[in-house]
Amino acid sequence: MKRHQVTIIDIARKLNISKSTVSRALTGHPSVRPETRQSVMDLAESMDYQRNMLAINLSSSQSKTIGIIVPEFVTSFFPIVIMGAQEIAAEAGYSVLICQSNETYETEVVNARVMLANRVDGVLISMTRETKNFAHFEIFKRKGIPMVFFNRVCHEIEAPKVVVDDYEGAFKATEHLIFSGKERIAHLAGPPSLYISRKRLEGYKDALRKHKRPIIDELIISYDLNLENVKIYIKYLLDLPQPPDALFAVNDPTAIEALKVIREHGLKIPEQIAVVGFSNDYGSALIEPGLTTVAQPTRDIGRVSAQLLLDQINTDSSFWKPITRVLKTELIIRGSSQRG
Amino acid sequence: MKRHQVTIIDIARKLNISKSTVSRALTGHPSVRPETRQSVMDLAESMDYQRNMLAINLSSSQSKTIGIIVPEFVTSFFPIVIMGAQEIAAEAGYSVLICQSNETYETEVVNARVMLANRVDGVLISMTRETKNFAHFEIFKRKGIPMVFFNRVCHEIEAPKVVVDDYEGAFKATEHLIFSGKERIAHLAGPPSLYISRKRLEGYKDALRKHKRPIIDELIISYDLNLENVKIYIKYLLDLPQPPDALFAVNDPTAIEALKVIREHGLKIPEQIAVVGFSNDYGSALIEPGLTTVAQPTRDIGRVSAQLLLDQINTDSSFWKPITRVLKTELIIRGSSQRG
DNA sequence: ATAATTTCTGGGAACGCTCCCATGAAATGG
DNA sequence: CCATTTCATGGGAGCGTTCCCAGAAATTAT
Repeated sequence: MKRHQVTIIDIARKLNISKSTVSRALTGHPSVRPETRQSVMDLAESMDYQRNMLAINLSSSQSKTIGIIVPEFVTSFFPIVIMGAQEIAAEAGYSVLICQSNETYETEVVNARVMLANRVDGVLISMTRETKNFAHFEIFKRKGIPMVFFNRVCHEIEAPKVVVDDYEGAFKATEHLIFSGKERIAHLAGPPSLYISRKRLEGYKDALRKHKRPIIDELIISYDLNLENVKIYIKYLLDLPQPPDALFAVNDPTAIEALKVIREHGLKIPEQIAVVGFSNDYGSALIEPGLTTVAQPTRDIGRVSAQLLLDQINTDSSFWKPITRVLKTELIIRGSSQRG
Repeated sequence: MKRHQVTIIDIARKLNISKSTVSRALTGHPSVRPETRQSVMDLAESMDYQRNMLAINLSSSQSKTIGIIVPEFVTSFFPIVIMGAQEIAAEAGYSVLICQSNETYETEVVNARVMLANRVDGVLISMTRETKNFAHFEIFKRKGIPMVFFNRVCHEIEAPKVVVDDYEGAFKATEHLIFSGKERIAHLAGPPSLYISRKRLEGYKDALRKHKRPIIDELIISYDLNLENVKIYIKYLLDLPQPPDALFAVNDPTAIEALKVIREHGLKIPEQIAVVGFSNDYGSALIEPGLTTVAQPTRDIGRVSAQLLLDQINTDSSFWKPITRVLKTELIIRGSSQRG
């Protein structure tokens, strides 16, 4: 077959006009005679012409692509966020370049370089758990490439952020357990290095304080989100002289794992111990009993982040504002905390 | 800030050498003096130089990108496939451009144009349910861009395909129900337009035949995969004069929905009616009782497809072979079909 | 009719890189 | 000591666009 790609020059030659005119006709520039435009369009169509984004990108030195760096793909959370972002990006004619950092700092640095090399017009970032150094993100700033952080945000860098109201969500969840008559509410928290862990912990504590409940340190466990270990923590909690009668877990996978372990221990849920999670993952509705959880508008996180990013891309950098958008959560009550 | 991107010319000027030499030094060309290379590398590093893929792509007229067109993102299936593909692609230095067709033919056609415009080096495709016309795929063929179909494959086009053994999976699932002593096994099938639906139906029928069971037409329902309707079909089945004592559903979402509806009807699972799904979605292990299902090596589908595509990319098109890779399934037995 | 404006088109630089070809210097051989 | 080969480098075309700047042609104003 012919390997030659058809270009605007081919069209120009056949029509005996200049490539400039062809370019103008194709891009919809006003100053081109309607008949000329039509003949160009027709010929392009019949020649199977496809504009070469590679050339356009180079010429315009922008890629019409936004990059997304996420830590993982194993839970449904990030794919859904990406979906949301992709929707908005696609509407605006942008492609999406996705990189996973696999929760490791080194990969994240490499990913950042990939983004740079591909001249993305902006980046959406959710950091790894272990990222403590932000030089790889500062480069974006230096090069004038807008960033938006979401979910796992970076407070050391001035950039828009999109988060859900972790504090309020945790507060509502804990309050719900208090209202259900629970007295000893344990909290299986995430690592303190994660902002969301701290916020959820704070919401948990404040809810207890508001309702004049003691904050019992032995009922608060901070762990590294490695699900393997949940079993150990739950066993520890249940074996306490005064075991908890409720558990608020930092996220749904943790809560679901806890649910299973508790079931194995033969305790009645929610009577003997109620469980509440956070994020309303797919699966939380399926498990028996259904998991009470704090739903976050996952898809919206992606949509809002992408929109914020596009806004920055289309604005002079001197007008950029590091606003933080806090999305509301919703408490979804199921069988793990309330007999229906 | 300075908006100017650092280029090889900047480096060349500072070092008083030509851009050719800089280019060679940076790309690891052998014929460049070690000291020269080192000084180039050092300066590049200190100047925050990033190679411009846009220019490289144009110059080499290949994008080092593979495209993936998938119908949807709502189940975890495609994200996982994409993950697998991305892994392999990344290893080989390729980026991934993802498009969703939202199960609509028109969007799929647009997606194909996007791929073409972005000069992807190859495409991974899983078609929409409604794709009947394949002209948009033929273009890839004409342009010499390799394709690999996966999951929802296209038999009208000669290209490598990656599928799981739907027939065998369905066969094993049905046989398992027969071995469990079930006599009237219903099948909630997918639309006949989908190859996988037909294959699974075939496996189901052949298993019945092998074990000399009658194929009862009223127990076979083909539906459009719109979960809303599952309730109706289940009710129909349960209200039959001779209701089924087992159900083999075309996929897990269907089976899970069925499970819920059956539970509402107050029937005992698996004693009164056993349920088996297909695909081992996330969630199938969580639901109570656990769903017996045919697991497909989802991530491997992505990995194998991507590998096949890369093989084609690196091979002269005259050597391309339209091989079909059939990946094995595994029956996972849980509580929905067997008292454990 | 001539001047001033508007409309349309062509030419060519620029985007940043790769890669072929040429060239001069150093190294090798007879 | 000169011819030949090797090595390191420079020069420049090419990738396919866009977009600015000139002109030519057509239109309007004077």
